[in-house]
Amino acid sequence: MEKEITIYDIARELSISPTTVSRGLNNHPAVNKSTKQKIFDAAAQMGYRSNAFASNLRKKRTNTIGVIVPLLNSNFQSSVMAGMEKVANEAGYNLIISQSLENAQKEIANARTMFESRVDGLLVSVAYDTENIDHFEPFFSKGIPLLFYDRVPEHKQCTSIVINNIQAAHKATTHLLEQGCQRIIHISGNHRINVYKDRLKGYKYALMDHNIASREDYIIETDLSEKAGEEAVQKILEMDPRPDGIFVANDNCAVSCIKALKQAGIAIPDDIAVVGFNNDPITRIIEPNLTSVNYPGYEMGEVAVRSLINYLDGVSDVSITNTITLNSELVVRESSQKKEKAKARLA
Amino acid sequence: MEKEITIYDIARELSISPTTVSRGLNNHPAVNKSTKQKIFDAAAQMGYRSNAFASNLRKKRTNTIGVIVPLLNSNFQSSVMAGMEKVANEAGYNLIISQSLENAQKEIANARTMFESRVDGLLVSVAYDTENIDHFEPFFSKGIPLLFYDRVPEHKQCTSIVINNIQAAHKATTHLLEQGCQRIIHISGNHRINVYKDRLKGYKYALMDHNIASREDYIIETDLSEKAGEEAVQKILEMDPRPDGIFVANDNCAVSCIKALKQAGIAIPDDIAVVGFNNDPITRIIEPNLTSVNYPGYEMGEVAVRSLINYLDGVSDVSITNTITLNSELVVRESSQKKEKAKARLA
DNA sequence: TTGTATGCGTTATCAA
DNA sequence: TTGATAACGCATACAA
Repeated sequence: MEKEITIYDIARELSISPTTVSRGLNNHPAVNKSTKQKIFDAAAQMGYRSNAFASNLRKKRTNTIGVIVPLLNSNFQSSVMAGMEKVANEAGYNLIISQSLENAQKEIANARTMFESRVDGLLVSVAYDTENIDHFEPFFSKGIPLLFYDRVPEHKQCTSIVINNIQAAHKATTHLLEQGCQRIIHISGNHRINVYKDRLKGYKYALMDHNIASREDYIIETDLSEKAGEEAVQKILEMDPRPDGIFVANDNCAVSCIKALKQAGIAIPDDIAVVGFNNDPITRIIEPNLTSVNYPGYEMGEVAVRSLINYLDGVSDVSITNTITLNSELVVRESSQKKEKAKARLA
Repeated sequence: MEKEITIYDIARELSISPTTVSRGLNNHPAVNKSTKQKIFDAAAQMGYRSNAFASNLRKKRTNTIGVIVPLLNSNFQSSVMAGMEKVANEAGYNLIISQSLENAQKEIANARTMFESRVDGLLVSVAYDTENIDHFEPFFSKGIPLLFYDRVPEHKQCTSIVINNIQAAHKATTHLLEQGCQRIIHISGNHRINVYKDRLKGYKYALMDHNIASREDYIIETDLSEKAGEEAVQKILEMDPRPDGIFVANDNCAVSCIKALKQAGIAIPDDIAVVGFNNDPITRIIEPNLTSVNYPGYEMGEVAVRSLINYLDGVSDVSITNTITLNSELVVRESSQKKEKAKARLA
């Protein structure tokens, strides 16, 4: 391990003060052009690299953004990360990423680590079983900006970036109704989580708006896994009269439903129409292609980091306590478009 | 922004020296049990948090691992990230992640950032158009461990974690041959990249081992995108005699091929059998389900970080200059299993 | 078992 | 436009 070059070495080399070297390297306006040039040249020639720790220690700023995500390996979350990384990188911020693995205890530990790492700001999508957000209290009390996205806590007033899940689910359900569906199942995720709670609401509101009473046995709460899809289909097939539409709260589970339904000899969409949520690439692979709500993950990541950085730079005047809602739209594909005769039969 | 508590504050509070506080917090053995307890209690009560920068500045170590990845939002890479994060987190390391976006220039910039961030070690999967690895020279000369995974450079002797792509491709091609295929196309990625180069080799070797001459027009070099799959299929359908097997270097493109083939009325696998690479979840969604080489991304991520940390801790004696090869196996599904009569017809 | 003194590399403050 | 000095918070060599 050879010796690291410091601004003192450069200063000595050029017979100027370390202060001037520091200023020169940081492009301070009050430094003579030619001096600045000499400094840059010497730095490059001597193989200098700035020491971020010394700088951070002094400036009390890390240029680092923390991210706590439930699971990295999902299409949605990895798209979000990609968007976040792009903006952060362009703005000169580092991204420290950790996963809670859908476990509140891990999330608490991660939050502590992020706090100790002194991130300038934190982006969080909460774990499946996170009950409260006390573990983020240190961030609030220290005034470190904290921004939730996608899975956001309900009870606290905190900045969050979301889509309008109620509206999106309302559209999805309405679409099924317009296709002639009369007995629509909703396969939902954990109702404690805002996104699934809201999707359920949107489903109910849509039924209500069409003067259809929602039935408890038509609402199936699951973990949205593949297995859950198969099990839900079993239940559905035993119902009499048989449901004619399913709105599933994510694509993975919706695809699993379609596979199970096809195996049981059910025609999709004519016997049962299916709509998913997320617009993952698999929607275009399953047959029939899955109608789904487009969820702009990449864009959400971009917006999240941009908002945070704007706040850190003091650019955004708006209070940090608010909600940013991204647009989402229903992408209609074959899995939900009943043929006219099917519609007629149902009518 | 209230004042941060430091070890000096704790020391003053307890009327002991900062040195003892520092030792106590770090669980130094030579500190009185009760003193230690007092220190911990005071720290907790006063809301102390250690300052990693001051500590790093002193220790010249960051407990941070850098990762440069081509694109975050692919099934394979996000699985790798998930595995990396898990191990790093458990070992108390932070992960700084950046994407090259398949662009050598970005990769160079990222490498510089990682270097300036003084990561303890770096994990890299190189970009599509990375021609050389001069930009990692600073790491080599400073003795910072650098470990390549998946996409590894060829010309330099450097530590890398890979699967045996030649062997895997050999198995895949042999499987097609055993199904009775006689005219097997290989849709490949950029030949400059080790993984695609090796898969091509494995394909050629397998043909050779069955005394079949490989034909240049049967090897289609693409970017493995969906579009590339469609275009390749157009070419294939114009060939006379028509090929009866396709080995594609990734699943995404393989799925796109299957879709295009089906649209053209080709029966899979009986007219043309298809094998992919990666064993992405989509292999189980496309119909027929896609035969593919299982590529253990999560495991690769775990192994990569574990190796790096072992080296950093001085646990592993083995030279850092070597190669770790993970196992991979062929997962046979419907897309390649010709029915007996199809096999017979071909025989 | 505890304490004193010092340095890690940078930047803010004040002065020139 | 430049410089001297101190401070950021911690960990360690050395001393007690």
